[in-house]
Amino acid sequence: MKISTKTQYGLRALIYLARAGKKICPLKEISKKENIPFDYLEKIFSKLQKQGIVKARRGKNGGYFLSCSPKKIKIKKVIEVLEGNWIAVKCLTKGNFVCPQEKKCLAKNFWQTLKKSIDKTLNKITLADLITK
Amino acid sequence: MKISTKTQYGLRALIYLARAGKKICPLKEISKKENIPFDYLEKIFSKLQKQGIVKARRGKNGGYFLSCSPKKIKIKKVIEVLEGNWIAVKCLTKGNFVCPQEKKCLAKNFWQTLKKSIDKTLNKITLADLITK
DNA sequence: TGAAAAACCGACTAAATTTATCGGAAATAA
DNA sequence: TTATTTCCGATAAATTTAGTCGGTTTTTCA
Repeated sequence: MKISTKTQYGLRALIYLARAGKKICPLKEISKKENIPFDYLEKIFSKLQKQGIVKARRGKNGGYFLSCSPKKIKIKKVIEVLEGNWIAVKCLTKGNFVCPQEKKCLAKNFWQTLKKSIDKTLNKITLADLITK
Repeated sequence: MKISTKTQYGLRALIYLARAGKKICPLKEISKKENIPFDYLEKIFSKLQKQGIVKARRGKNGGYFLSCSPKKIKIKKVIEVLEGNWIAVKCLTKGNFVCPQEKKCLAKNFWQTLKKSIDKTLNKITLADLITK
């Protein structure tokens, strides 16, 4: 149960954007300031954009900016987008995976409980919360 | 943030043991019933034993059994043992890793909060809880 | 006492995933 | 029309996870 480097990079970059306010930030700047490999950051932002968390403006003086107020961006969504299948246990996520136990699986119940608990925590936290503390 | 197969296997095996009560179970049996590769299960139990969660008896009619009552076995410990560095974010765990931000890192604060929240949940749950629901 | 069954151990391989890089195309402001 | 930037797909490198194998030691029981 690790948080991937990708997610850590992504969150830091979003915090950076949030603190920049309405200013458009090119990746070059974020990469430099946050010490994140530029090419990798591009990929991360590609995902963030597709999922509607950030928007881009191309060309000179272009860059990225948050698609809406930090107050409206839940950390849960950020993690889901970057981390992929969140709190992933095969029996909870894999579409076609058939657990031999299935019906009587006590472990599955537990993972569900844990997932709910974590989701509850994450649903309460927004990007705005992170930058005001 | 995935739960590794190893942890999933391990938890299922422990639940199996807990349900078996005081009976000693050979891995061959657990492997068969829970559909877990025998050789891999051996490795998992090696860890569980070293961390004091299970005990073994060698030789014919030998096998593994819980080191104490399921009520006393916290799931938090099980996950920590099997999953390795739990809720791992480099800046929280890597001994010699130096985060460029360090002092002003807002992301780090968040990961700490999240970790605390999850730990709180896990600390409340024991093996016994899993098998009585 | 000897055979069978089990844990124990370390080295190794295979597979999967994550992280990172690269080369170029399209868009846009100045 | 040039510099800067996002955008895109392919691929390579690194790391981690999962699984396998061969053999040793211990113990029970017939």
